[in-house]
Amino acid sequence: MPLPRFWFDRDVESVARDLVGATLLVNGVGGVIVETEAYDADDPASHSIRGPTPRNAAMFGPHGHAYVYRSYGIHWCFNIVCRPGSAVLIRAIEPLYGTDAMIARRGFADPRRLCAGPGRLCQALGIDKALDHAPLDQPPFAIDPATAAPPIHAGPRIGITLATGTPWRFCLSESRFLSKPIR
DNA sequence: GAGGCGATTGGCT
DNA sequence: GCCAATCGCCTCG
Repeated sequence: MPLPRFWFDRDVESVARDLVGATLLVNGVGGVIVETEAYDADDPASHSIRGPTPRNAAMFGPHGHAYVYRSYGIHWCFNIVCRPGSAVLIRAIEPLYGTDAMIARRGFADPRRLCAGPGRLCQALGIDKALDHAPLDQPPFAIDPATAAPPIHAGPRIGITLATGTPWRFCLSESRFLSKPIR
């Protein structure tokens, strides 16, 4: 059973943790989420800390929708909106479904690097600005919950300069598909 | 209106 | 390990 939108109407740290082990599909292409990060409304590292802008507007919209933004002017990053101003960044998945489509989009076949990183994941799954604000309980999206609580490692978030001590990066402990190894 | 910078990645030293 | 690519937003002036 797909996750209903109200499942995301919880504190963002819990949602980020519970998304590890869930299956994310975009038009049937995807796999198991192995790495997430939580960003909260009053979080100095969050795009939402200074209030709504055209870019981050989706973070202040309804929960259970996508927030897609351009990173470094080049890549796309995919988030799931929770309560207002909070979202979970999906950083890596284990590629399982439609891997031929992922390889075609990425031009690279190494499964370890196919979806390991927020920019790579969006390229492999075909996520871009067109999906900003899109509801996640409807096509092209489908998210199914983890069948059992997997072993999870929490640590500091990656690539940020503020709030670097907050342990809101959640990884599937034994996964070989993380964007960066657990320390 | 100009300048700086970022929740990144890939290529080269 | 270092650095360029490239664009929207923020901070000034």
